[in-house]
Amino acid sequence: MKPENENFFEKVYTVARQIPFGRVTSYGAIAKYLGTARSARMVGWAMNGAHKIGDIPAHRVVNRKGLLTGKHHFEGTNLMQQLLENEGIKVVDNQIVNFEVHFWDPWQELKQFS
DNA sequence: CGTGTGACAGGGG
DNA sequence: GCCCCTGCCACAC
Repeated sequence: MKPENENFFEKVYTVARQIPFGRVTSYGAIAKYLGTARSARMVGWAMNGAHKIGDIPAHRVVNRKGLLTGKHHFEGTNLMQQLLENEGIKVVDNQIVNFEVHFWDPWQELKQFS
């Protein structure tokens, strides 16, 4: 476990953990923060491993449309939706209501930590 | 080392 | 404003 050995996945996990309660973000936002906005797909792939760690609020990460595309990767059929609703986020038809309102941009929020 | 894949994003019709 | 197709990077086999 070497910090300098932080792979792309580790970075995604780190950012994902920084997502505040009741907030959500998109794969592209995280990817952009990592400097690889075009590899937004990679973020989703990393989340696949994050699910294995269990310490990553992957339910707060959705696609740009605010659609819970990864809910299928959670245990229950609507577990992801339940978790979001538990944080005060309205979810209808697997889609987050007022997505831009709950949207959390790591680039804009974490830049102050730089 | 080449191919396939993936929880996406952006552009065009 | 919605639906479809393409591009992209990184990892697994």
